[in-house]
Amino acid sequence: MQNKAIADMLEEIASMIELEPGDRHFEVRAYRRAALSIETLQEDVADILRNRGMEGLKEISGVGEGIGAKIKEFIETGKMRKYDELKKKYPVDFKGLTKVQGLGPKKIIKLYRKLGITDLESLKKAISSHRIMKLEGFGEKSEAEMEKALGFLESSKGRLTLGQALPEAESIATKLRKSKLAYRVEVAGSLRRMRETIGDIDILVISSEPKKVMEFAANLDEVDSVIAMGETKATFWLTIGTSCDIRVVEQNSFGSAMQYFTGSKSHGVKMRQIAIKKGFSLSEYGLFDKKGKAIASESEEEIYKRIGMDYIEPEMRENIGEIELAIKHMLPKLIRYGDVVGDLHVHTTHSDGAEKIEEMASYAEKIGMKYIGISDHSQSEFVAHGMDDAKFMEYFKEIDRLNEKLEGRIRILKSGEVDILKDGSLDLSNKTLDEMDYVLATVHGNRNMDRESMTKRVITALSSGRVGIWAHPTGRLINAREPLQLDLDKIFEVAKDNDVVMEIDAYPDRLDLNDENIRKAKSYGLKFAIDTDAHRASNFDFIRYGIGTARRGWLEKKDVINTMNIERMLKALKANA
DNA sequence: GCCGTTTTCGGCCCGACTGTTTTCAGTCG
Repeated sequence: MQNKAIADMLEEIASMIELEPGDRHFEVRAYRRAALSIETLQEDVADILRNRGMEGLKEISGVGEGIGAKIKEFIETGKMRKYDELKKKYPVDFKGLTKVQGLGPKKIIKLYRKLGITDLESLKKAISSHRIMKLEGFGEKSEAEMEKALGFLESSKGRLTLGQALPEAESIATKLRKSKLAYRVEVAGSLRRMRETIGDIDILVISSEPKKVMEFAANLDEVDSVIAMGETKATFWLTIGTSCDIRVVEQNSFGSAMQYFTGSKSHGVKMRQIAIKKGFSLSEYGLFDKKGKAIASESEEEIYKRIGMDYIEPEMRENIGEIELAIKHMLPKLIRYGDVVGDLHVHTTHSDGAEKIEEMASYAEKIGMKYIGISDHSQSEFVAHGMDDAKFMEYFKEIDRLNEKLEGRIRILKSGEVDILKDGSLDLSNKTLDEMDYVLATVHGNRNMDRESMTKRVITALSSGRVGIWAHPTGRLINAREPLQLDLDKIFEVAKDNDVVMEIDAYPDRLDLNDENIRKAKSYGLKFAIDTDAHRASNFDFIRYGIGTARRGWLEKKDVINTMNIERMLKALKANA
């Protein structure tokens, strides 16, 4: 997929045009807009070009005749002349340097012309020899800020996962609430949209004492240093290695502020454009008419309504078609956070889990689960103490005994996380598989097969008639391991024919299937199970990350089998039921 | 350069914060 590369090039072209003589900032904005569209596009641009040609490209918002031709040129020849020409003139690594907080194209080019700085490496040298503070337009403070920003860049290993950032944000929000300085404190931004990784933490505060709120926040344990601090807006660097924006607004603009600070950027831009067309203007302070009179500002619901559409849930706000559906009153009714009543992927001390079956079951019961499927590893996963057929039989007996003891307060189901071997066969005997209430199957070993062989391997397994759920389908680990090479379209078709349920593994490093693949799978008519893959009782809390991801995938309650009671759920899991 | 229930020409989202060129440009979200 070349989308990211193309988006990066368009973004760099924008930066370079900004440096050209004359006021071309609308042209710059056009390139930026196109870059943003392509970066967040769900479909491969090359596929669009192949299937629908130039017309297809022009359907991408922000892409017209000119940018479309440049994208086509790049896909067909691997080159973009406009980019190369500009790059000759401005031989600077904008992509790297703009990552330094406070550096934009104008400053970057000044640093290049005066000091020959072309990349992060040469910037670092200039800073350490104190050449920047002597430049006109820069000063001691700018140089110090740049040094700090460079340090942040090196210490942050890219984006944090949702599972790392959300608890941190909640901890800060809780402390702010307890401070009694605020009427209301809410987490906004990409965390509220439940994106799988986040670039920073956004917290919105309603208070009549903004100054005190900022001072209080600056002294929290989580805060490493202050990047910027004004009356209503501050940015802190946190010890976990990301920044945190805190904004203080008044009660009467809470809704518009939440709408604004939740994003996504591209969703917000589209909303503002629609507002303008209707003769309004929308900002974080409210929706206003031409005379500047406030139409709506206290609640998000009111703002969406007054602009002429249904309320859009935060997880859907990515400008990938949700606004159009909201106008037509055709939004899906998303699954809710309390809708899951069972967990079908749970580990115990029988393989690599930390707690016994009984302990996991009793915790699950406590948090309101009606059933859990115990799914310890099969023999090939010897590092995870996977079990052979004989051991599985023992463990089934234990489950029978426990179910009797629990007297139906919670039902424990028999399953196993069974390896899909290299040839597509399953890692246990049919006799053992038949004893299970359902089979959870997945690829673990031999991950480096090519796309065709890996696809065949999975299809062989899923068409065996024995697989109930395909667990963490792509096998990716966020920030750590690439997904398996798979032709998901082909596999989803086979899965549909065989009634195989797709898993959404809620383990925060996995979130697999991801939002985009969930939408694709749903288009094939597939059903889903949202599971925690819990290895200890506290991991059951991960379920919200899975539900958030499902909501990002536009799933409704009826798409997810473990929202159903046990009889209906097992029926939906036809294999082995 | 893009785009059209005001337009095929003439508009294009907008407010906060910072450092420094002391009145605002550059950057950010």
